[in-house]
Amino acid sequence: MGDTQRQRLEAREEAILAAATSLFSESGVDGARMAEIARRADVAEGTIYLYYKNKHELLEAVVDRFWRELTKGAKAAITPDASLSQQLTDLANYHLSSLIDDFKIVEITSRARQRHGEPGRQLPQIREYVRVFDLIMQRGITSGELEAATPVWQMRDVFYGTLEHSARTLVLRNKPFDTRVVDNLLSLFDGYRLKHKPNKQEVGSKDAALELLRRLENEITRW
Amino acid sequence: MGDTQRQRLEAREEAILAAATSLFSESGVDGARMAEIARRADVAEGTIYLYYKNKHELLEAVVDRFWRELTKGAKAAITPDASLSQQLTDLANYHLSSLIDDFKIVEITSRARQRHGEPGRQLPQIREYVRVFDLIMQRGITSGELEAATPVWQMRDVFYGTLEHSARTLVLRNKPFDTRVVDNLLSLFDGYRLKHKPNKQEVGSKDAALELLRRLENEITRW
DNA sequence: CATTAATAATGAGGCATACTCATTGACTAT
DNA sequence: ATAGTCAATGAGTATGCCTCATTATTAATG
Repeated sequence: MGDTQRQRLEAREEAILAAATSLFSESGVDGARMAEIARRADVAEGTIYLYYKNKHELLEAVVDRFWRELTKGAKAAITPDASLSQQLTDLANYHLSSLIDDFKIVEITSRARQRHGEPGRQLPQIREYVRVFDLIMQRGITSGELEAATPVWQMRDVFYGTLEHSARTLVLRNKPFDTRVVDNLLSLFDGYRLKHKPNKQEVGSKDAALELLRRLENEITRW
Repeated sequence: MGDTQRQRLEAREEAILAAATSLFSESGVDGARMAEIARRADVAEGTIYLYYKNKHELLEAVVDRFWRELTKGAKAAITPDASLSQQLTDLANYHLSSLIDDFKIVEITSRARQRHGEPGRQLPQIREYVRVFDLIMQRGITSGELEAATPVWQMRDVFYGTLEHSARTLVLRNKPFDTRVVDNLLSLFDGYRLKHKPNKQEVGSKDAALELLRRLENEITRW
């Protein structure tokens, strides 16, 4: 039947992807031989190229799936009804432990962004993943738990940046998951809880000059 | 004289390093051909291997030098007598703009950590670089500007993690240096600050303006 | 200055490996 | 049963890192 055939193809593709994932994790991208991936997936070397154009696209597929799965897991790890800080804590815990567990894949991710000399692209699945945070923050603003003026995109960089960097620090020093990282991060978000007064920048001549320079820079760097 | 000979060797080594740096930046590690590096350094391909054991060690040398220079620059960018928040602002500005300017090298850094399947090492020069932050924080605690209980190593991850992630976000979206990133980051540190905040923005604006001017000059002279 | 020794540089060739493609095999439809 | 289509194979090719026998350059010595 056509269905069985289609399933066989998908199973093969999946086998290749799984083989690549495990080998990349073990040996890194450069250490992984296509021949070995083929062996693990129980196909001929040439067969891989029926499913993926080259090693780099295979890498992209591995990374892409990893982040897609992570997104699923993250969504499952939070409960939309819980308090804002609870949701953030859940997401942070999930994120940090995932990064530590699959550190190798995370490191490899930057590799997938670099398409041979071309400027790095954003991987769509990572964009999607990052939205989970935005969603939580958005709900926080809507529910009034957060100040409306909270700079969400900047806090997003703080959130993911800190966790990624912390994960790297922990792993490279052979240390395990550490709750204090999450605790500390969350405490930093307290500043944007409701009733917080953001330090308003006074509108002086210096700031105006700065703003002018900033705009000028925008123009120039844009060409 | 022996001295001239030694200088010639060092000049060659430097030429190779410079050629590698520029080509890695342009084409990425995989896109860079050893033959092209040799051509740019005006040496034969084999000569490279008299100075660097293989491509990976050459990459390491490039990355190593980058962070060493960055450390020098960071130390030069801060004035130990300034207030804590001023020093952090200066370091953050310097760090963020450097990451943006040399984004390619920064991305490549993770590559240098990965020695063919072996667990990633910490690069000594990055450790050194990271100490600049620790030093500032330490002085802040000593001077009483910071709470003694401040979790320095966690804040370090927040600091560098946020800036690195922000730089990536900005670059991948073709956006220029954005002061708000630094402002926001610094405001998060307020939680650990002891009551008095010594005259924050006055001096900061001047230095920030200088920094922007420097970047503008860079952009202009580059084209 | 001539000669020898030591060191540096060269680039053609070796070799590993990602990738191709002519051939073979498996499945489907009539 | 037969032809036609699509999938799989793996030996062969191309590419690019690296080696090493050879050549060039510098230093040492008398």
